[in-house]
Amino acid sequence: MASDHTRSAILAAAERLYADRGFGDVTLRDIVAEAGVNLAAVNYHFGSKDELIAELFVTRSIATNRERLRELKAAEEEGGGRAPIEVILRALVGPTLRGCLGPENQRSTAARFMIRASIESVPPIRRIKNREIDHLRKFAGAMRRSLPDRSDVDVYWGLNFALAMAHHTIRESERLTKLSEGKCDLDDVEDVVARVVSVATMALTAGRTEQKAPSKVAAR
Amino acid sequence: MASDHTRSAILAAAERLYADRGFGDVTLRDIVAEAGVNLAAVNYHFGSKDELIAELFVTRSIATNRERLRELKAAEEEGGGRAPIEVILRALVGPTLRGCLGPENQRSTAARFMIRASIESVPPIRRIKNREIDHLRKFAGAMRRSLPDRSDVDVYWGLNFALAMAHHTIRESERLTKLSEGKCDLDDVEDVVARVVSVATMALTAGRTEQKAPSKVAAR
DNA sequence: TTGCAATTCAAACAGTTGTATGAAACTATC
DNA sequence: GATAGTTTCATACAACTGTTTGAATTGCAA
Repeated sequence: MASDHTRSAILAAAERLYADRGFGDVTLRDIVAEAGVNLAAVNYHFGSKDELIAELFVTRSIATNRERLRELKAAEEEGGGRAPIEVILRALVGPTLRGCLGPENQRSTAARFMIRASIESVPPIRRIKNREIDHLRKFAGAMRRSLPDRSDVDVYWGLNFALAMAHHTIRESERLTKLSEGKCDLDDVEDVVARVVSVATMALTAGRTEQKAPSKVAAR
Repeated sequence: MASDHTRSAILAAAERLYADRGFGDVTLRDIVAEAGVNLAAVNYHFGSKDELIAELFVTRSIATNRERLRELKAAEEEGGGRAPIEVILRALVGPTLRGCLGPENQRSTAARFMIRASIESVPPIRRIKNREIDHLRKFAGAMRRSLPDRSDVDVYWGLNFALAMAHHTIRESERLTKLSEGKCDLDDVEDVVARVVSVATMALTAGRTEQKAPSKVAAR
């Protein structure tokens, strides 16, 4: 195993190049040139180009998911198995938004790579994203426990819309900045999180009795 | 010009193949084989592969945009230059959702092509989407007129969230169906439109005076 | 029919791609 | 310091890509 020098040089170079130029026009030769290693090193250490991309994405992605679950678990434990919907939603979209937006993150290689991965959708990344459903089910479960009066359908739609706002804002952050002529401050991540959580909460609680003090305990 | 037979055969074959297999692994040779024409015909009639893709996307895209503007204009004229925010939002997301979702559209080639174009993002399509900002500005303007009390920033965020919910639902419709075990009915397009419009409206009107009966008529 | 332009065609081009190979260099163990 | 295992390297491979070429064919007007 030795020093891992070549291996991590490839990972770093690949992440930087993909972040800068996208998956479409970065070749293995570009990567090994940037990393200062031999062409065959990629296949030796990773097996194939797709597995290299997959490893890059998986690394960042499990970090985000772990943080999401950590926040979710903390919230549910504090509330005795039932967390306020705002906190659940914040655990869902917060880590993702914080990982991609913000003044310092915006320029970090990892952040720009994840934005790329969210815009362009190459096969190895798509395969990984498809496995994310089980992860989302945990949030759907927590949301159901938080809003027992709400129908499953409404909960799923709320989850869908929350993810929609978070991911779309990341993906189209440049366009929103241009459209609003800089008036929408995407560097203020916590403001963005608050907006998404606020709207998603309204989507999930509108037209029902106030969750904080449920008056209808009839059918549960 | 003659019969356009070859030209339209290429367009139809390309749209079908891209819809089925995505942009990533469909070559010009696949397209001309499906269309039953010669390989050189693509470059003869379209100039390049990218221009073929661009023409496919532009055709469907201007149809949607025209319908959006038609609905917007009709709404504003009826309201004497100021339309209810719900109607504006419906004009914004309705045509897009109707074009991609629904039981019959879902399987139409055109619909599946547009879903593909929304998932994978190839350069020629991205270039066209970037020109869409001027189009969105018209909706931002209408929304500002509809909600004069609302700050520009809030309006832009509302517009952003409305598009987010519509596009994400289209893009991830399969995942939502799987996650909800079929409970979320994406074939009922009008229900989806209503949900998106409803949430976006809440996002734009929450914490303010009711729009239907504005009490502050100070300016104007 | 003749002539001319538009279209189609087979074939080749020029370049790029990810991957495989086998020898060379290195590293650590005994 | 010889040896076995790991890692690096230059190079070749094989296949695929969009595009071009120039000749053949077609269709229409004179």
